[in-house]
Amino acid sequence: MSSHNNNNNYSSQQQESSSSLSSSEDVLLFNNLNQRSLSITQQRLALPVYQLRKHILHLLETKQTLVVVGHTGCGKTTQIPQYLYEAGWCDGGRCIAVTQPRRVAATSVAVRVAEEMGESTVGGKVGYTIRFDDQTTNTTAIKYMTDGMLLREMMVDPLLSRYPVVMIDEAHERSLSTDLVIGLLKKVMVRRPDLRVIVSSATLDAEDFCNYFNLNKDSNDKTKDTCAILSIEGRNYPVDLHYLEEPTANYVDTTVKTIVDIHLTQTPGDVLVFLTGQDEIETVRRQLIDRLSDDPTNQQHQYTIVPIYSGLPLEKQMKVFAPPNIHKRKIVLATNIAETSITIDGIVYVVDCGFVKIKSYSGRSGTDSLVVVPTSQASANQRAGRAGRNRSGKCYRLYTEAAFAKLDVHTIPEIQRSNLSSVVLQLKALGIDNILAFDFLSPPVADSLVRALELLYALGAIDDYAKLTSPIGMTMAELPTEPPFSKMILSAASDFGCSEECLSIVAMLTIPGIQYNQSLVRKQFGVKEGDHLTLLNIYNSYVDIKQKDQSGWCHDNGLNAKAMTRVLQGNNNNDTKKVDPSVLVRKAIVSGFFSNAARLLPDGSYQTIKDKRNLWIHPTSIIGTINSPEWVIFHDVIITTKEFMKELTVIEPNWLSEIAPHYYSK
DNA sequence: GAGCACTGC
Repeated sequence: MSSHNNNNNYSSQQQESSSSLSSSEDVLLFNNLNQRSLSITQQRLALPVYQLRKHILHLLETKQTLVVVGHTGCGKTTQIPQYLYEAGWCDGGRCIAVTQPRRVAATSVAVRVAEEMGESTVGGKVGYTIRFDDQTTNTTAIKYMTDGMLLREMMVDPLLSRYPVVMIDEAHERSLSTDLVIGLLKKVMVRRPDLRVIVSSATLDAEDFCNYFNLNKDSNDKTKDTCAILSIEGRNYPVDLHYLEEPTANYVDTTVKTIVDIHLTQTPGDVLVFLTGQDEIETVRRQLIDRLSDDPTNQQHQYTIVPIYSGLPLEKQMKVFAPPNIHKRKIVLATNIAETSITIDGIVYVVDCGFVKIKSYSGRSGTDSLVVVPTSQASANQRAGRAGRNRSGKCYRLYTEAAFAKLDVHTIPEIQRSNLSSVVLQLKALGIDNILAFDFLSPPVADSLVRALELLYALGAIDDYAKLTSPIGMTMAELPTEPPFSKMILSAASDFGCSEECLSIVAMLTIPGIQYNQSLVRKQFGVKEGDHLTLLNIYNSYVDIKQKDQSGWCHDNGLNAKAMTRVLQGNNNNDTKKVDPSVLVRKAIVSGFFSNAARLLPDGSYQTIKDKRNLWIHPTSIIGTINSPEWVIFHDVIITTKEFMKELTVIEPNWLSEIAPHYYSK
């Protein structure tokens, strides 16, 4: 059976451990084709994109923007930059920038392309730049980078003068920073007619991108268009779509039934199931084990269930990459991580529950929360496509065909469902004064822009004329943290002399999954001032432990050792001076988070001071188990069964009028 | 007494 001849996949993925979690279609293509025996040149010539090489180069002579539509594995990410290089676009020490939404993709593609170009290492002719890791030199001609990194470069060099060409890869994902880069590039192109922009996107978006970048608005003469679309055939096999006849009232049950059915009636081939979250995955896993072991035929049908979601430790995530086995069906239960971030080989059957959990921002309350919503058509098609990578496959959509037709065509871009204070701050730092008039590809609702401006004003980052302040606003824009965090760090340094402590707290709040045993951690480290100082207590205790003992110490204290290592990496703070941080640190927190102040009500809930929202203490907070303070500052709100405040710190009410008098009048 | 999709500087 041809679909199972790819046992070499695993070994090649092991060799390139970083690429096994990569979304880079092109890198994975080489693994899939099992063409290691072919020379690199032969491999390059065999790629679908090669047929369009001359066409691409010709279009770039006449058009300023090129939208490239290419499915999984057509070779666009690795090949197009090389064609440009070979055609002389990098002559004279110039460099092509290629952006990726994720770090692993940027690094693994760079490694692959360096190899194709005969380089012994990455960082010469081909390099990459991601946060904390810049592998480029002044001879680098092709540079892969995260789009966030390109944004940072634009703050230093707004016209991107060293790049003749910028390629935005995976633009259809519409991440926050991709959208920002796109909006800024459109402005740059007016000032730099020589700049060429290549946008790689999915079919559904291509027209939108093209209309956006096309500067020929007045003439119907198509030859005057400044943007062209180019489609590259994919390497995907056909996928049979199966819909439900009738809608289901409980898609979790239907998911289980469908998987059992596939397992007992369909030919060998692995199954990939899309669910919305960790809990759902666990539920389905348990029910599946019950159902499948009840079945007397299961002796002939060996199976293994592998969950994957980002919260899972990396070693467990790696289990989905075990090579396909004809005698043992792999059933992968996944969140959206399998739709964009990782690609699993050997999938023949996809089960799509039809829902997704996404971030949603309420402009009115200014908080974001996670909600389960129906997927978009684009997302459903992406999921289905995962069944056709190695051979033809089947996709079971757990909704009716009529329901599919009614789904949104696209997922709402992140910029339209996010808190925009960081975005606005960055645009201000790039000299964009009138944010409301900025030509976004998908403009956010004006309300959330105004809300972001208000917060930045309250934090002192912009002045009465909405101009970036100096030095506060300028410095905040340079810090890679959310504006309230940035302000807290700045005040800690300038007013309260506790920057080490505050940096440690920010680092602890930024790394997810630090505590695996909540109650143990609380017992060991909890302090009455609240969660922020508890986190500081954990951090300081961790630093005091000798390095060789840290791992065991973490385990004994309910902490995730790997997560703690990452805290240290991001926090170059070797100073172990011991000041009593109790009041100073809490005041610094207030200077960033004063808008998140709340007061105790008689029923045990809290009310925010400014907009009178009713909130509850989240049960994971140290506050509430120790006492019920009258005044608190919270870091975050999570909306589940109630609206909960997470990460709380006890404050004195007069600190509010002392630190944020412009925001609170007594 | 609840439970966090996914990224990035």
